[in-house]
Amino acid sequence: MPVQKVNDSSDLDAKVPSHLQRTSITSLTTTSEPLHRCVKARVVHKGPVISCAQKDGIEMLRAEIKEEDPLQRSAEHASINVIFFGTLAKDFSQSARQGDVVLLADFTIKKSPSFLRDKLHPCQLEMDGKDACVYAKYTYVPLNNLKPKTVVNVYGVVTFFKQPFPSKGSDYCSTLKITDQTDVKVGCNIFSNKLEDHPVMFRVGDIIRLHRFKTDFFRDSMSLLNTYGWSTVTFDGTIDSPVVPRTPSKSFHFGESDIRMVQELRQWAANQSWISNDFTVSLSSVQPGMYFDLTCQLLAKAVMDSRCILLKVWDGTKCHHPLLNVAVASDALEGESTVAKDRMNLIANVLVYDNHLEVARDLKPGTFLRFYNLHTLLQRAPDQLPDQPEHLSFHLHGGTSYGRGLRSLPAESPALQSLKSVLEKHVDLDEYDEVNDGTLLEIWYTPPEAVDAEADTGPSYTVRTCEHNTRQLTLARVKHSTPPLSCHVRARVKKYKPQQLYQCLKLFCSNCKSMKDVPNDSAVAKVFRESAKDSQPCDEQWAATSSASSREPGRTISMHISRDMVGESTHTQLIFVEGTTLDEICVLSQDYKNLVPVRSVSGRMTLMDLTAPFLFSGDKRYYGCKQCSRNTFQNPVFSGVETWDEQTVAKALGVHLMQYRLLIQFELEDQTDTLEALLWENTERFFHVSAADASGSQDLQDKIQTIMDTIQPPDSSLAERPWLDLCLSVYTIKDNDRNKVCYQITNTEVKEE
DNA sequence: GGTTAGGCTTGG
Repeated sequence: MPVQKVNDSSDLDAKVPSHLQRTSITSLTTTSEPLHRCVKARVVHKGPVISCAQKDGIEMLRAEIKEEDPLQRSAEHASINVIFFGTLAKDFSQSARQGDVVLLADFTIKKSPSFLRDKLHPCQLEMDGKDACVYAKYTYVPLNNLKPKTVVNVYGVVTFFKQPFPSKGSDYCSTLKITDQTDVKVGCNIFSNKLEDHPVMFRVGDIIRLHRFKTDFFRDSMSLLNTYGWSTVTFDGTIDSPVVPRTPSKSFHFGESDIRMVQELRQWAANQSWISNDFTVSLSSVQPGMYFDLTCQLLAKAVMDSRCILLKVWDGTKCHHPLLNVAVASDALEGESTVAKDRMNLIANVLVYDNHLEVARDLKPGTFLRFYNLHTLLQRAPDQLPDQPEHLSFHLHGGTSYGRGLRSLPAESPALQSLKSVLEKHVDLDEYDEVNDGTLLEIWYTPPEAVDAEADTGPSYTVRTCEHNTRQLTLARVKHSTPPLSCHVRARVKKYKPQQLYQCLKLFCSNCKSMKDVPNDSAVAKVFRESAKDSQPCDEQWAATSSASSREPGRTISMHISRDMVGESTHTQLIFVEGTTLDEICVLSQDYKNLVPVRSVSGRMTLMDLTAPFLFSGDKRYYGCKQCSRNTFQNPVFSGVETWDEQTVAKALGVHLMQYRLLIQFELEDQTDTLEALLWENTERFFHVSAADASGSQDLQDKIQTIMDTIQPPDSSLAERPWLDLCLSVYTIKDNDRNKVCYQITNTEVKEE
């Protein structure tokens, strides 16, 4: 049996098997009953291991021990020689030191051959590996007292460590540096092919006990390397926290003296400057470009590729920088949905690379963990505009420099207790999506520029053109906001109205704000037919007239022109047309730039009912507002106009021109809500199409249709629809004396290919 | 009966 180690003198006593009888050294004689006796003594001398030539080269070691019982210590023959044989000799040499208290059992008692010389004791004890056993109390060597090439036990406070990493050989390697009250720092390497045998290190300041480590010189200072029968135990370094051993090994010695050692080291370390360095970096205190350790909880994870894994974590505090979200398909995500917490800037998206995947892969959502040497960077999302704030990304780079790594922490770890209490305050967040509680959001929402939707980083089919730098909000948040407000959203189009796109073309009066649909051809044709009934051509002094018979009997088509304009190009002339059908004026308008349909009322030229266009100009038709047009046609003023267009014609005729507008109502959708938003003031910029041009161009109407088919492909699933980055204006209108909140898309354009 | 590492940053 090898030398067995215990930590306390009291443990030594407890080790004495019941069949052994404790004997004092002074009472030992050659005639003593040798079996089942034991002595407890202190090592006063330990000789080297020598090879005994007389006994087939067996190894042996001589030691002198002295009675430990205080009443017997000063008596005669209180010291005695002990000879250890074989493996016990080597074992004792390595594990026992001068000054150690040992318990020897089942020895044999022989006459001492040296008694006449040393006067020590008439007997000597012989210990061989077959029967005898030694229990030795561990002693710990202060770090300033290490001798090279010895096997020692030490205690120390950890000033640096790396989590176990694969060495170039066959083992994992843990590397650490420790110090103690002597202020000497000692490096230490631990090799073992079993990860579970490595010390459980949580953070700098932890206390570690090393048993059976071999000392050696390396670069002018002492270093430690685990050797046969080695073990480690670690403890939290926090003063006054319970001294709970963290050990990977199943059996280990731990007693009162360990508690004392740990407490003394804690006390000493608390006054050292190196111990206090930022232990407590939380998301709320993270700055860009930092390297720091983060204690947090894993909520969800996703494998990005063979060299990168995404860990979505939180610590219950809110970052003051907008956090970069990493787009992941929901089916690739393991763990809970973090949509609500992402929105509230509570989630750090940590990208874990390369060698750290081995640890990260096995982490289960819900686990508490700690990152070492986590790196923060400001980063621009792929489609982010220059005027938006950059977002904070988290990288656990490959390699182990600076202790870079990560590990899970047991939920009962003292370092986690404050974190857990913070997290518990957030339990109601999980129900946020159901209750849509705006108050809760108000409380947690502070970073003005922050908060991103889940798919923040993907491409957008649109681009915002606004100069302002307002915050991006979720639709749920927009709905809870108080108008007036400008904001940015990222959404998809669930539906839109009108489905018949030609119906989105509207006539709008800027004066009375009335809006009406563009009359259809049959309504217009009817006005023409009725106007042509009075076939008597009108006769105005200011006009030159030419007339022709129509195909229909009794109907005359007349064209009038201001006498001032006679001889001008037909493309610059303003021509008044009387007696035509709608079809006929359409044919004429291909040759004449500006045609104003008129009718005759008792020989006087009069505008048609304003249901019909008051001006045909090429393919375009212009309408006047029935309510706002003053009929000044009786005395038209044509002078002072260089070129005739819809504006100058309208002014000359006293017509209030109605504007073409495009109006579409979108039903927007993101992860949080849906919202109906109008595309109205901004439509022309949105589509890069003029409404007036679109009114007369099938090509342009097709262009709008194509864009809409991209935004919301017919019969498409949500995922097939592109994300739109939109600038949104939130405002109120009076609707039957009640305030109604409206949402309008502004400052947004479809990206040009 | 003993290689490996023996701290020292940043690419994604």
